[in-house]
Amino acid sequence: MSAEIRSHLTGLFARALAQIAPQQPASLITLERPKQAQHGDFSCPVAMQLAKSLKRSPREVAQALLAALPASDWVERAEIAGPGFINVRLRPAAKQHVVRTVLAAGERYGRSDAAGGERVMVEFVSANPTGPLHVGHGRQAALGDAISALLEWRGSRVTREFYYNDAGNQIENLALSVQARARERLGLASEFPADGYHGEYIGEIAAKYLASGARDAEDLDAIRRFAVAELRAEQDRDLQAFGVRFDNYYLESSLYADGRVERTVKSLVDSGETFERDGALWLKTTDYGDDKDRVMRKSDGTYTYFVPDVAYHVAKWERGFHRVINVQGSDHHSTVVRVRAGLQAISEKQGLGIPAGYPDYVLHKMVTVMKGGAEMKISKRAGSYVTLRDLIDEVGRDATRFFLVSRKPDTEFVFDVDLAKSQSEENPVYYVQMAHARISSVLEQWRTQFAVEDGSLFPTSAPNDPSDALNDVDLGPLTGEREFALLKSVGDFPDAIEAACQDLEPHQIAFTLRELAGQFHSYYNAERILISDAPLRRARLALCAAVRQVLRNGLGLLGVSAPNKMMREDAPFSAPGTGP
RNA sequence: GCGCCCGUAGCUCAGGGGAUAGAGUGUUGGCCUCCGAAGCCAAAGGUCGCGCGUUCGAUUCGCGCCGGGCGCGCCA
Repeated sequence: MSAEIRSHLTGLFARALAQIAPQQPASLITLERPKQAQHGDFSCPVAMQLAKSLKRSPREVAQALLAALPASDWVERAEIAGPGFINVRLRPAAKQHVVRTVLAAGERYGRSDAAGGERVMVEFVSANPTGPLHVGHGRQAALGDAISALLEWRGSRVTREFYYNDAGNQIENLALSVQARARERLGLASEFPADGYHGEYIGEIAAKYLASGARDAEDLDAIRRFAVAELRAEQDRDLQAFGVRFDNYYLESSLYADGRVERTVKSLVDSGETFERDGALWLKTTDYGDDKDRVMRKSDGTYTYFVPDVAYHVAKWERGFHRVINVQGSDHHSTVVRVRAGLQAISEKQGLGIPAGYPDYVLHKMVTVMKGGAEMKISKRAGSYVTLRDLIDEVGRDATRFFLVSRKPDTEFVFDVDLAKSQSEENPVYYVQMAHARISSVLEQWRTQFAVEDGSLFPTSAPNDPSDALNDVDLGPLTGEREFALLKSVGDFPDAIEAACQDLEPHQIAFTLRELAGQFHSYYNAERILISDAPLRRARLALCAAVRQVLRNGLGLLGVSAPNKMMREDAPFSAPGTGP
């Protein structure tokens, strides 16, 4: 709706521009949404940009443009303001129409097929099975899933992939750690590995291993398989509790098994971008912007971690994913150059056509968890870090997801558990959910109190969802300031999706929802919805239904539930000592 | 030292070449006979880290400082 109006207005300005300055390109024309209502619905600053080249004052240019502006059914009036802005005010009907658009589109409102079904892979979490997921993984899970949803909303076919490293020596470390605990339990001499894993879960796994039949503490292979399976299962449970699903799990070991790693090394050598020194094989990553060259194959014959990573990304490309977004912690940002360098070396030699910026990365900063005014650094289960499960248990899934996605990825995030808990009243996610519940409640009351009166006019096919019945309501009565503000926000929702998707920044959606909820609460407190004036009542209900739809769609995108009822504590004014 | 990122209200953070820089929280003061007070309204709170440049216009872009985070392994 808003996009429709925008392109219509751009067309009007383009025609005016062609008349007064034919040599100027129409691409100069931009339309802004003014922050202040008094500046109209759209604002065009082009006159100020043209002033210099036309050698006239900005206001003179604006005057000429205004005179040449064609009339339109949607435009109430256009006027010059400030230093030379042309502000456009729309007719009420143009703004009200969005309600109908939303109710007709329902859960599809905000979706588009702009991406035309392009295949995209979003790889995220990708935690090694050496311990429980930590809060950083939680941020990745919330971000990655929301980014995937954003892409889907824009018409991409998204594959969510989890890559896990089951071949490195940290797995060996895990196995040795568990073995050491197992031997302790059996009363045998044991030597705990120097950089082993110290969390309580290691002991638990050791105990489970020993209890699971006639197990041999010397069978390191069996221990490794058992431990990895246990931790993978635990991670899956955590992700399920978090509401995040993956389409595919990709094993690092498979890259060795199917020969991809060897082929990648061969390709890199063939590319001429490698050299040998000190008994090791190096990749000339400096040819691709790195500050030093990197070892690919160590003198002991094993590969450094980024070699399988390059092989993995060649595989992604060959699997048909020509757009890939990797969500990782920014502490991995040094891998970006190396992986891209390896891909370029291979692609150039073999003509694969992999673009220089492939793959995309969204790198997020650290999460610190605050509790009781101090940083929480340990958890019982994992030892040296706070787990995702800790957060979910403390503040719930909805709050955790909303919180973790509500900041720009590249800012450090302080997760204040006390605030998130004590909240219930201040937590933004509850505030948004509350707006949703309030609207549901009003719609329900409308159904029970006015079904006969309004229902006779608007037959309800789905009694539990009055939205259907409101599709044909006359929206003319929506003329209040707060109503226009809501109409604007509702109409801008698709733009918000588009922008958030473009920038790969789901926090924009969180803020959009927060703002819409705020506008609604304000409206709700100022105006009565279920009033006796039937036409106005119906129009307001339709607006509320549209707002609810947007809230529901946005929350769904973020993986947060949109309840029709919120848990309610004791009645108001029932504080201790004030009762009868 | 080098590379990437961040400095915006007391605190946690949005925004971003455009008009008077915004929310939440905290502080202060008002709102329930009535659709959910888990809410609303109002007040107060700012040299947008500092400086120079780019231009009609810089909080936004560029460069240089200052402060903070992360990375800089034949670890992953």
